[in-house]
Amino acid sequence: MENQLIKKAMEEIKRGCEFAHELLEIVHKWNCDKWSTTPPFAEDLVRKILRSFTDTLMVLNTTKYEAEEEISDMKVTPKSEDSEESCKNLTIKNRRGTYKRKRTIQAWEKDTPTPADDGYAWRKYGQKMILNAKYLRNYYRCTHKYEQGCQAIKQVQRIQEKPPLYRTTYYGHHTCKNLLNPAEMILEPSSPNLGPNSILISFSDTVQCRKDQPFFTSVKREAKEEILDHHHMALDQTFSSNYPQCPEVIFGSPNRVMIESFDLDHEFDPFGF
DNA sequence: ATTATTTGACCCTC
DNA sequence: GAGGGTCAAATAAT
Repeated sequence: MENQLIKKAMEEIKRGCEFAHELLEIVHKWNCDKWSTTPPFAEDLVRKILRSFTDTLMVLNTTKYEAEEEISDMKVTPKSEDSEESCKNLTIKNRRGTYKRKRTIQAWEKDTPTPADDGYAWRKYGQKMILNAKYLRNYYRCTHKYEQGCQAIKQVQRIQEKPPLYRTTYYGHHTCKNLLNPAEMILEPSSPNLGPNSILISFSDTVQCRKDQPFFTSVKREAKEEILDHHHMALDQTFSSNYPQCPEVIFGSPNRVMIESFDLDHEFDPFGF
């Protein structure tokens, strides 16, 4: 029921998003005109509006996903009518070591010769010797977990001595705004909200990513490789000729871009439109 | 003084 | 009960 409302709201915002895109194009053309009387900040303002739309879409999509998850949880473990039992459930939920997230949020791995510096601020909160592993596994959470409620965590584990190789596993994506390295582009771990063929890229507020810039071309290429890797496919000539147009940006803000890959999955519909 | 890391204990899932 | 993820007090670094 609530989901229907969220879906409706998302549809409306998407329409607004389309109008804002049209407006942006018009304002951009005006700005290019040397006799333009358009205030220079108008284009920036439209971009800000677009960003608000996309951010709202992300929030709504997350809410929708969580609502769906709650419903499926209720189906698996029906809540007891007994009030004492419900109380017990609450305390268990607040106790440490609740692993629900781990099972529901998709993981995203990356192997690097050094422990990955991905531009985000991480706080180490534990380490553990893992069975059959040569090296310790290190646990990190986002530094802004408590101030901004950012739920991103990662695990880093050395998997090879020579040459040194570290495997970083990300869980959840960053909702915080603080990047350590403003020039860095982050290919965020795939979120269940985005689907397996999509990738969310975050930049700092000082970086703008525009379709007509070479930087954007490399962003697209890297995103494409990540997605292909996810599907264990090679980035070969055949593939490129079959899918010359993709991946494609389906919506974005200057510093938060979502790229949807080629039609590998016909059912794929990241926002349920 | 404040912030980050270490580390043993705690707790959950299987 | 084993294995793995998280907490939080103690400790180290800034």
